[in-house]
Order: sequence, then structure tokens, then C-alpha cells
Amino acid sequence: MSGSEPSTTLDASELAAYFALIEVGNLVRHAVEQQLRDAGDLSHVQFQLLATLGDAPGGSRRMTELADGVVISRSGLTYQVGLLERSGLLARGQAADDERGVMVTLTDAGRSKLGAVFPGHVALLRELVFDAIGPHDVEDLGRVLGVVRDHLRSVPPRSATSRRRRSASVD
Amino acid sequence: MSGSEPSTTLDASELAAYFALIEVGNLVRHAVEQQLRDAGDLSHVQFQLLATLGDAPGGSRRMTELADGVVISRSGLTYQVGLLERSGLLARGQAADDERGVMVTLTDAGRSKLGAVFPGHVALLRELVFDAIGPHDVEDLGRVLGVVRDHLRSVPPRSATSRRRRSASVD
DNA sequence: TATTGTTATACTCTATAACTATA
DNA sequence: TATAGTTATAGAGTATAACAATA
Repeated sequence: MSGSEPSTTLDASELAAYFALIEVGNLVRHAVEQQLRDAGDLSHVQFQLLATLGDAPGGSRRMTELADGVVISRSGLTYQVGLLERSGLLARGQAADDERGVMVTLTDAGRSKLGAVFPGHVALLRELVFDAIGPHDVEDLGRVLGVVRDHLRSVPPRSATSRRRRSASVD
Repeated sequence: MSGSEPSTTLDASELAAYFALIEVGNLVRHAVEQQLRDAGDLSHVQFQLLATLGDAPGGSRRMTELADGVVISRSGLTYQVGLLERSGLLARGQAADDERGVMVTLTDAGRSKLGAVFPGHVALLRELVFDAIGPHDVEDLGRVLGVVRDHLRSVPPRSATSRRRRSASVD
């Protein structure tokens, strides 16, 4: 590819894909948020944190790992983890290798909560998304979005201020 | 309603698609939010409102229409429209046919702001999403998401139709 | 009586910056 | 000095409910 001029237009199919992505994201998030609140008194972020832990070996993860996965700031994570800890859904402990580190672990109650909420969550997703499309479409969707996700993970934030992971030593 | 067994599991490809959708949504939203704030001092919701108006005939829409499109409550919309009106980006007026109605219209400044922000917005999207996948994938993505969106539009409650489906839980 | 939009209010969430402690 | 995490704070955003005016 040679013409690397930053195109500032999107063609019809790109626009369609973008608008659909935004709207689907909005609607799904909205519905999911409501369901999670209803079924388990959890926000989506909180659910993501629990689910991420549930998916981790031993149900444990480092704080920074969690912040990265859920895409929130560290202080935001501290806040959420604090809430979840107060609710008894997870526990904080020392990281074995790093004295500074904090290991967050799903408690039994947390796992139980996850088990209580997940079926309804999944049912809603099926109803909202997967029932509407065929199995082949599901694979297309997953494949394309997977590529995008991998790309996003590798692309550094374009503006100088990177506030995701590295704390910017920029003054 | 539910003709079949309420499946509470997702198969591998469904899970993959879902997680990818969530993560891509998070990352794109995050990046977009930052760019919009940077380039035009707009939140994503505000941008969506302006863009929705910019897309409407005459640059005008009814309040409830806007709330539906952007998926926020009417009070939330009043708040956002208030902000944008104070910034001079849009104006409120009487609806012609309905004495109760409020017509929201994009001002010249609003259109100008949209023009100022859009190119960077599009460039970011291209960088984050479309550069990572081929044209064929773009069409796949748009097609599948379009189906999902149409499905979602027909399912969820409208903002003004009822106060909210509070007791719609399955049990 | 239902609907449109606003207001008052309360609450959740998030990020920035300063701070502690370990590497 | 850099990194991990916390705290203090401040601001943005959202929803709920009550309300006014019109249909």
C-alpha cells in the first residue's frame, strides 16, 4: 500500500458497519446493564471483573491485569474492587512474587454470584443477538471482531497522553 | 414466546463473538471519546446527538426521537440538549404539529463543529477498525451487525412508551 | 387519561493528581 | 527512578419521580 494519505471519509459499507457497531453496542450494553442490575445488583463493569476472575486460573488476578482487561483506570479499579470486596464477592491478598502487588481473588460468594447471574445474562444475549443471526454469521462476527480486537490491543493510543497502562512520565 | 428450551449456555463461537464485541466496544468507545473530547470538546453522546441531527432532514428532530436514537432517558437528553444549546450548537423550537413538542435543530455553529470533528473521528475509526480488516470483512461486519440492530430495534422498550419494564424478569 | 418535555435530586462512575511502598 | 496500588477530590452523566402543559 502506497497512498497513506489519512482518508477522512468512510465508504457506504464502512459507515454502515460503524453505525451498526455503535448502535448495537449501545443497545446491548443498555439491556445487559439492566439485566445484571436486576438479577444480581451488579454493574456491567463489576460483572466483567467477576467474570474475568472466574476465567482466571485459581480465580486470581493482579490489579493491573484487571484494569487492563476491563479498560478502566487504576483508581477506578480500586473503587470497583473495593465495592466488590465489601460485598464479599472477592478478596484482596498479597502477590507472592511482588511485595507491592495485590492479588484479587474470587470468593465462593463471588463464584456463586457469577453462577446466579450468568444464565440470565447468557439468555439475554441469545435473545438479543444470537437468535437474530445464523451460526455462520456468528462465526463471521466473531472472526472479524477478533481481528479488530487483536489490532486494538497492539495499537498504542495515538495521542501522546497514554493513560491506560503506563503512567506517562510526560510532564 | 419461548418456544424452545431456554438455553443458558453459549457455544465457543458465540462466546468468542460476545467477548470480542464487548472488548472492541470498550476500546473503540474509549479511544473515540478521547478523540472527540480532544478535537471538539464533545462527549460521545453529544457527538451522537449532533450527528443524528446532521443526518436528519432540515437538521431537526423531536426530543423523543433523539432520546430513542441515542438510547438515553428523556431527562438525560434534556440535560445534554441543554448543554449543547448553551454552547450554541443547537437550538430548541416549537414543534409545528404538536404544541407540547420541542424541535431540536442544528445551528450553523453546530454544523460547523460537526464538520470540524468528523474528519478526525473518521480517521480514528479507520485506524482502529477498518485498517485492520479487509473490505470483505467490513461488509460481513456491517451485514451481521445490521441484522442484529434491526432485531434490537424491534425488541426493546421505547423511551416514552412505558415508564419501564420493571417487572419483566423471567423467573 | 396519556404523552411531551423539564426539573429536582441523588447516586454511580470515572479520571487526575498526590501519596506510600516496594523494585 | 519507575512501578503497584490507594486516596482525595472533583466533575460528568444518568435515571427516577414529581410536575406542567397539551393531546
